[in-house]
Amino acid sequence: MPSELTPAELTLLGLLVEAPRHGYELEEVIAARGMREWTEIGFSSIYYLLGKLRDRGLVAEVDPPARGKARKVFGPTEEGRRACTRAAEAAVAELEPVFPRVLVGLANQPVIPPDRLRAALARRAASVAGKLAELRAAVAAQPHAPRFARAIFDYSLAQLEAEQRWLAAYRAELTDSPDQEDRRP
Amino acid sequence: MPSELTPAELTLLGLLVEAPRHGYELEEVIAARGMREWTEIGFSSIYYLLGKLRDRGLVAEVDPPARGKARKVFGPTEEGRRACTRAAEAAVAELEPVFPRVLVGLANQPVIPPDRLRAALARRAASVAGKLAELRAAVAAQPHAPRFARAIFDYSLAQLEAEQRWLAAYRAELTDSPDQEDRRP
DNA sequence: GCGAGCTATTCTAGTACTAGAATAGCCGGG
DNA sequence: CCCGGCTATTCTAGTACTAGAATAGCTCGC
Repeated sequence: MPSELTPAELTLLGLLVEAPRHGYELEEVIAARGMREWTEIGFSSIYYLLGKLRDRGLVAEVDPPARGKARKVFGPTEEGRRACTRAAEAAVAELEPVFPRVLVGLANQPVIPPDRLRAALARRAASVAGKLAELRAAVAAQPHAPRFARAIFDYSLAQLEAEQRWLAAYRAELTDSPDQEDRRP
Repeated sequence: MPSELTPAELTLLGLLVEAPRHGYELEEVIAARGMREWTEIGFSSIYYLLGKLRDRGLVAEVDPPARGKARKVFGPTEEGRRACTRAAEAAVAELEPVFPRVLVGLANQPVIPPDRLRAALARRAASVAGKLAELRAAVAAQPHAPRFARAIFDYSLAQLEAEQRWLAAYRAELTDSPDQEDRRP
């Protein structure tokens, strides 16, 4: 038995532990809570993932009312609940490497003409500022959100603010000594 | 023509723009430079990716010496160079969403018993401290690395430091008022 | 002059999704 | 009563890799 859950599987399983739901409803919850900000679950994946979770015995159809019925409601099994707790704990405890595209771009800086590089960094800075404003507005709009939900926003904010500071410092560095040639080692 | 390059494709293409190389050599360079810290390219993917880049006309075999020869050296085409610059620029300029597993874990905090959650956060804090020490040692070991290479480390350091601060704050919060029940909305 | 153990590439089979089309039940208005 | 437009699920075909085995040249010592 492949005991590890993928992030997508854990997300859905967690939602089903919260309350039994059918596929379409999961889609609505994911959209309504803005979970697309931090998970990658396409609409068509939901049924696929549900099928996998069911095949592994982690969720089961809740009282199948009649055959040919329209909706199938799934709830977690006991094994599913345990797997959810275990996986959530592991997801918090384990620092996994992350591979942001920008690092690949930075590794290829030498092929970008200096003025284009500065322009690209400026565009990124604008995106970061925009995203940050959006996130802060979302936090302000929900002043009584539970602590655990707040933690998700705080984490994202902290990362974005760090990126903003890094960007400011690096852009300043490039502007202060723009001629210094960058060469591959 | 699918003009976008995946991060993996851009990584290899960039290495070939730097100098023509064959597959095995790419593997060695990736390993030697510690690029596995920020890219996900398995050994067996290299030939697969090289094939895709060749089929798209972005790289070409450099003077195929004789048939049946052992190694195939690839270099970028003109089109490949342009694509590399364009893709690197886009990778720097565009802020892409990132989906760290820890956020999925945080979203599922309510299913984790409070003491286990605190322990999990402590384990994460230890991993972060370890990674940070490792990264700082790597920076110190290369005091004359080119600025663009330094930028990659600085970015990673900034993100990790932000995570460390967030963790410290959140752990303190949980310790200060541990009883406050967390409920799903 | 041959075979051990590298170097280097190819092949097969799989994973974890994803996009989008197809299908089918359901429900209210005309 | 039937049809348009939701709700809800399933299916087909793809993408972007990945793991690991198979294969084959290369070369150095004995």
